[in-house]
Amino acid sequence: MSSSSSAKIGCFNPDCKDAKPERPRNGWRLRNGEFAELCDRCASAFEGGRYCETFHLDAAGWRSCESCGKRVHCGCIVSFHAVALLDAGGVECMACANKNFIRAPNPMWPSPFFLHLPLPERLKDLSVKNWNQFSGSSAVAAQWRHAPNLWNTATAQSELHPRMPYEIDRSNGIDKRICGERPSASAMEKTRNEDPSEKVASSSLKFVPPERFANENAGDNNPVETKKGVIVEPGKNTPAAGIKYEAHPSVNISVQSLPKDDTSSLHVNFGLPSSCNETNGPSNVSGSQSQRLMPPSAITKPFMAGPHNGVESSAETQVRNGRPRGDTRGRHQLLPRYWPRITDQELQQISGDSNSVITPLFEKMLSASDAGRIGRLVLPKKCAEAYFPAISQPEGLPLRVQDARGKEWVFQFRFWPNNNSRMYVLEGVTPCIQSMQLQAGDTVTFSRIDPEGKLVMGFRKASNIPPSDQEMQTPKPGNGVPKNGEVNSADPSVWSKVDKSGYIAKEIPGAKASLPTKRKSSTLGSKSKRLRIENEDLIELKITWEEAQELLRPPPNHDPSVVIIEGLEIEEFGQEAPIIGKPTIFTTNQLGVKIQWVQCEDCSKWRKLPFNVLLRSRWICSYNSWDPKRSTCSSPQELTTEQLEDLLSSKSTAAPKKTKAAKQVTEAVEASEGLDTLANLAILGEGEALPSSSQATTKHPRHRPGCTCIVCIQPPSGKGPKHKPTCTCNVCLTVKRRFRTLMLRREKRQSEKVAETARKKEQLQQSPKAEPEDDPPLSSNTSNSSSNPKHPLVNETVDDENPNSKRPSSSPLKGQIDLNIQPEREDEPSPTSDSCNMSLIQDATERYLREQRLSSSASDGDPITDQIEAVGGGVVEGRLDGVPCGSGHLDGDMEHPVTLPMSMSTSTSATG
DNA sequence: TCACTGCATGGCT
DNA sequence: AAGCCATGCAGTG
Repeated sequence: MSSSSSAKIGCFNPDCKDAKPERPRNGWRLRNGEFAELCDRCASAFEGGRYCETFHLDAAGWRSCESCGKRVHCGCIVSFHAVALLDAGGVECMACANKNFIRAPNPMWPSPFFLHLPLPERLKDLSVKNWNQFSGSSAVAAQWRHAPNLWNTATAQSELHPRMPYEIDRSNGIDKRICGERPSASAMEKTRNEDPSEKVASSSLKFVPPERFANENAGDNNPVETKKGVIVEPGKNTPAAGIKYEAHPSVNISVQSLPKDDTSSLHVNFGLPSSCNETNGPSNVSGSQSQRLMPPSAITKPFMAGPHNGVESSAETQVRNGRPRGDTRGRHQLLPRYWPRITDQELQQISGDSNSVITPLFEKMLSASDAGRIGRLVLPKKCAEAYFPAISQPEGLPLRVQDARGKEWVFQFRFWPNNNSRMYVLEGVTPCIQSMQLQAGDTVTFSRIDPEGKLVMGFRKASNIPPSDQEMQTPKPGNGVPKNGEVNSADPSVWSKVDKSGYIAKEIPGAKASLPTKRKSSTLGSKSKRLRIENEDLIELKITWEEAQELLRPPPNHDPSVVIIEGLEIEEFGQEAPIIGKPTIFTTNQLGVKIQWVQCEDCSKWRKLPFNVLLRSRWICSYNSWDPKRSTCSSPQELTTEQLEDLLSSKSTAAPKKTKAAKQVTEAVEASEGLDTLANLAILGEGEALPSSSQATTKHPRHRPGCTCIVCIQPPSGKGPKHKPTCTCNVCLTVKRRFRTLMLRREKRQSEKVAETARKKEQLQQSPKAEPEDDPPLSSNTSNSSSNPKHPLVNETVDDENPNSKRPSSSPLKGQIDLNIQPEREDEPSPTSDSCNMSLIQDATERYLREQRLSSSASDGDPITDQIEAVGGGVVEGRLDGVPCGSGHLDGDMEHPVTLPMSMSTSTSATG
């Protein structure tokens, strides 16, 4: 693949009079992808970064490095890679550019998976052969394979790719790129002339820990030959000694497959910190990580080729587009989550042997199953096929893996047939997992140490994992589990942490974690893993949601549909989600004017506001533009103490009623179930097409059974068949049955309370037992209301569980269990109940309404009193100006809109 | 009853 | 929409 310029007889350098050298050395890369062949003298000058100084001194384009002032020749193909263009203008020599880069706090490893090179089938054998060389110490006899499907076609590699700090060896005409390092022409040449098999073995990309860059002296031109014979141009960024960090060794395999005449497109990038990674989404690997965590000065550096004393051999860097071609990102690409994010420190930990060459292969965050007692670690298919021995039998092979401490483990690497595919697993990992004290959410990394070819299994603890989470997702992790980001015991201070985004932020050795440890959301969030919530968490979430219900309010100008399920009136917001605002207390005076009471957060005084105003989450008196006299905190409160107590008591009863209702659902079904579960049961039993909320809805396709959100708990709006009043499907029957149960339970409780109240209230002569079947509490409440606003029944009647309480609703059905929202297919439009209980309910309701009217007519007009009186009847959902208020009623009631003369409810005002 | 194994399922990418 | 893969589960010892 090497070539020389056929147009020139002698040294490519036009200023050189030497004849064509016998053994020409490669210089800079030409635009056709080939390399300028130089004589020894010119090559030395080139490699020493003195070419332009020697031959182009009088040419135009010299500029000074913004950092060190060193003169660099810009616009010259020879020194093209020796210059970094600064975003803010100006240039920097690559030495300075790399120094800035080195200062990046996150010397993550670049992912080898940015190397998208093809591997024609014809080369697989070769590659396997060479991989066998790599895996000489492997416990398995199976052939190691490269990752042919990891590398996309080189032809697809954009010629416009800029050279980034992480670029790969490009033997055989492929640019060799070390982190921030440019390969020497000699290296390339030497590699190119090697035996093909050696090319594979020598294709290692030596990663240079960025820290090393800074400590290296520029000007060292002596190529360093690695163990594998790959000559890495030392430059100032070349590691003087120590670990060679190797990219995916199949790079060269792929390279070899490239057509000779395609050298111009063979430039492959190891990482494209900016654009390339951008294309790969937020969870990209080192490039983006490094850049993400870089100081701005470093971020803005156009890290192109590594410096070779400020001299670069090819000129394509900055003219390339960092974005890989679209076809380079085919289905064979590994998911970013498997890209190794191992740090150099980690690699050092793994290596131990300073002469080892570490090849980060992949990593995987442990799932609950992986970390579980079953001892099976599911391997990403592509990773398994790429980096583990090929297995043809499901039984697989034993695989010897060494952990970071040097302990060797033997896992069974096998697969299961699965959907015409394979599912690769490592069996027997439990001891190792436990030894590493790993849990779900932690990450295991697989690397390979060369030349031994050992598989090394490292790990990285997820940071700041709450114990509950850890314990939840894994079996007993054992005592002494390092948590909160602690990692390998070898040197915890240098191990990395996973931030919230799943990225790794490496701590500075010896320094305390500068980045706040965060919950391992990566386990659940960024990876979109299945949500794993303990029952307790679920319950807590449910409660939280219930509490949040208090804050829900219909969106402005959107009337919710109301559906009653299980005695709960549930508002459905078809188009817009409910909004959250400041809780207020809604009341209605005797004139039917709805008002709401809101408490100032500064003075705690309650102010009366129009019913329909939407309040911001924080409200103070100064916002009271509706009542200027009470727009300051110094203004007296409109309510008397007693009235305020009544108001608050009403609120306190109204608020818990929702929670109570929700809790009732919880109790009645299961802690982890909701009404959707009920519907599920019905569906399972009858197979009747129902608006099952358990089914994924278009609105919330990911909600699961048990989800009690406002959406899931109700049937999809406007979708699915409607339930008839006489519907006998399992859902309806179950709901009715449960409703009856609830009714009986409530009646019993109410009767007990009413009886107790009656004994205390002599003026209330009405026996609570007189009409136990007809909702005596309501009757007594009604008669009590005027004389005793604080009657305990207030609380009870507000209780949503009271089916007879007056509940305004937009639902057209009355006295029925309405599973629909404004049913459109009422084959039997009769509003009458199809059950005796329904009749009772309706009778009681009618009687209660009559009583309420009487009671309200007798009201003195005191809004508070009115409210209290009306509380027993439930909540009026009033509206002004078309703005729905009083939302979030979860009160159970089979009655539907009845505008009571006065009522009170708690609701919220939307955030203004 | 428990652990293990192999497969199936279905959520998710 | 295909494929991956996390997980469940039945079968087996």
